[in-house]
Amino acid sequence: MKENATREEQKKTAGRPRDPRTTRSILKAALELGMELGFDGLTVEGIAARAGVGKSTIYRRWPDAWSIVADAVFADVARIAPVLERATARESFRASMRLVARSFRGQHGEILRPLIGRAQVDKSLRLALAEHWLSARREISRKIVRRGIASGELRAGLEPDIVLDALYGPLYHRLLLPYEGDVVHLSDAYIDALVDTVFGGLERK
Amino acid sequence: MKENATREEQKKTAGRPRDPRTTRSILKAALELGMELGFDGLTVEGIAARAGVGKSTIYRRWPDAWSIVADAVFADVARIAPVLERATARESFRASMRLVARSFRGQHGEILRPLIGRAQVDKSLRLALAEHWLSARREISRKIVRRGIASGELRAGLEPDIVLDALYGPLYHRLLLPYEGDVVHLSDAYIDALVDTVFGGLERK
Amino acid sequence: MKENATREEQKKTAGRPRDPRTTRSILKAALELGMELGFDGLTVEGIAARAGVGKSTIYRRWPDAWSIVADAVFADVARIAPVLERATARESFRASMRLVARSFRGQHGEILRPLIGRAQVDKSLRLALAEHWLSARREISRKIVRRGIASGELRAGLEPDIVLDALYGPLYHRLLLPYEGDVVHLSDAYIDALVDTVFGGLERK
Amino acid sequence: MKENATREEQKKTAGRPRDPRTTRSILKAALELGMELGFDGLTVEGIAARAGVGKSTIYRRWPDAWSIVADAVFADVARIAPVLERATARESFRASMRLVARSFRGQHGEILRPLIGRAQVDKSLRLALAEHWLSARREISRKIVRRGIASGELRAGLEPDIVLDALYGPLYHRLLLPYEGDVVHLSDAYIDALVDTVFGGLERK
DNA sequence: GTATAAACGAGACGGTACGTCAGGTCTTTCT
DNA sequence: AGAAAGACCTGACGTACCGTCTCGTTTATAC
Repeated sequence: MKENATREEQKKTAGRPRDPRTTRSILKAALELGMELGFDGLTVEGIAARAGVGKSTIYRRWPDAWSIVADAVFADVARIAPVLERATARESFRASMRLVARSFRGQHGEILRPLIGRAQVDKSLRLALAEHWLSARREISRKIVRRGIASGELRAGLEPDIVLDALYGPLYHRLLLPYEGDVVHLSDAYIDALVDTVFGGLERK
Repeated sequence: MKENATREEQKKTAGRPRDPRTTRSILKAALELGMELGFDGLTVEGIAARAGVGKSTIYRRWPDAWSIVADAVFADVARIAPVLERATARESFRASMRLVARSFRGQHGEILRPLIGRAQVDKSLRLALAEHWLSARREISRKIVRRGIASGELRAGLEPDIVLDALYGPLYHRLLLPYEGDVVHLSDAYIDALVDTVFGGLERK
Repeated sequence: MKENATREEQKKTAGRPRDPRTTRSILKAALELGMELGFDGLTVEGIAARAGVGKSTIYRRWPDAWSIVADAVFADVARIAPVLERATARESFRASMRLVARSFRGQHGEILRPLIGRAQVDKSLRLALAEHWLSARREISRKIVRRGIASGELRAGLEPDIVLDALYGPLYHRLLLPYEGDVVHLSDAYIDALVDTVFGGLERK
Repeated sequence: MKENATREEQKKTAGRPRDPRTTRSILKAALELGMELGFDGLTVEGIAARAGVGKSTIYRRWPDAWSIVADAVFADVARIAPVLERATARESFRASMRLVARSFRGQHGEILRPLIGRAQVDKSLRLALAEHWLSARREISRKIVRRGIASGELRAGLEPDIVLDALYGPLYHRLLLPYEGDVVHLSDAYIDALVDTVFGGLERK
């Protein structure tokens, strides 16, 4: 991410170096406050106060409050919901999508939702999402589709990205537009039914 | 919508009635400013100034700026992207989804995106979306699926909502998370490919 | 008073006549609210609400909230603190000033203080005060001084207005600038001592 | 004054110190605007705009617009109208009262009048007036009276505060309740006549 | 060891917008 | 036509944060 300020590749320069403990306490404060007050109520001032830090210490690292949250979230994305590769495409997607659904259901989803929301009016956040959340997963997922076609499991002529849209689209749809009640309920059973439906197609054979 | 202030069912009460021209000029100003400055830059103060109206006149009708935008958008939703019913389910969805895709590509999408974004941190907006945008469409769409099953066009045992998720999910995915570049390009060709893929299924027969 | 709206000399005009009960309830509401919330917290809106009356009904009678208070206060000024005439000037002033002091100590003073205060920035109120509160009293008081000079009780060559200033000035001073603590304590004993001091002079004979 | 924000006794605290130039420009702006528009038309917003300062910069120092004016006025009270001490009590008061009268006639009076007016509904302002304007003067003036009694110039048994009320009361009376026309005309001749009257007493010897 | 340089907590600073309140005017319906 | 109700534009309120800017202090590298 461009606006990332963690600067792990920091050179040894003159002057006092940034304290990584300070950085961590800011990230922690941002997530905590977001979960407590809602992420729209997040302010740089509030984060600074909670972290016991001056405002300029934050502005030295990030340009605004949302970038902090983005950093905090993307830090362990790969760990939480990696793309799993199984014997068949079907099994690979079932397993991977279950992981994604699980993360959507939990605390991760509660943060990701406002983050994607904010991205609708924040271009740099949109780019950060594309880079850190989507691109890496797409890359691997496309390979799985292609391998499935090659092995004869999947129909020839399928466009990988459209396949992925059909599989993952519903998850985002349900995450962001919960049309019944307020709760996201992306259960494992839902994932299974979804995978079956899309793999099997809609028309009678 | 509950917070709707249009009050078309207004009874004859004492006191000066609300001027519908005033209401319209506020709605117009909100959309114009949103398109010009971006919807995150929308302020009640700015809308009031542009509409040539006092702030309290706005607060008498809506609780905040986003509710104005919501009202403005939902006013002609049914007109812009109705659910079309054709001879087959396949044709019905192809036609309906093309309309939705078209509206996403145009000005409507530019407004809907920030609106759905904001809804992630605004519960009443989320409910308004569910009620005015999703529910009505779902209702009819489910019927189309059931009819397709009854007629033998579609496989028995399909869960209508999952079918709809598989078809419409990708559209929202592409609208809200444009993973390549910044532009949404939900072309008619994309819709056709998507419909073919989902109806045909992924597996080799 | 020019801005007075009581219009007791009202001609028989066409249309519904003003209800004197309405007028009274407004005056009453104004004084009550002033005493309860402090006269700076007085608003036309609040008075209208308390009196169960529309705002325009008030504006039809008075130009602003302070004029209402002024009307209410001046209504019974002559009754509360008339200028008394006794055998000597000394006794006349002692008696009259005691009455004024008493009214200053009571509820009347609590209203008069803010009223005089407001008059410092409100010209029409200043004029109303001069006319309804001061002028009438001065007129009679000057006569008392002149009579005292004529009778030989008082020194020749005294300027009546200066005499009155020396006698009454201290009362206003104490009313408006209570330099010790917060309470006005214009006791009868104070009045007596004041009258003795001013009549007797300061210098040793 | 308690609400005073000038904080001249400022300790070395952390953080950026308040800029005294900013403070001065606010005081200046407040007085200028008051003189131009009248002190009732004074607004924090207006003062901020005129001083080229943010509103919060003002609220950080003073709780409301009147406190600014009070600070501005009390800053050089001792300089403008000090209590002068002459050979006799009579001469001391004549000289001191002439100074006060002069300040009442001039710009100082134009500000002091609304300030005392406002004090009638503003307790903290009332206290500030008592402390900064009255108390200091009273202290010294009482001594002058006592010295006059001791030297045999003045009658024994006089109560100093009543003497001061008789002398200064008329000045405030004339300042605040100009019963003839609108103008305060506390001329030197008026002061002389007043001093003569009060010192000489009213009764024929 | 003593500069020099940057990080740091604190908080002042000029701003913008918030949502509320009241002003005084106007437009309804009811009496 | 008066009255109550309430919409309307205006403008100020006092608050919260914004992102920038001094301060004095601390902690490192460089001379």
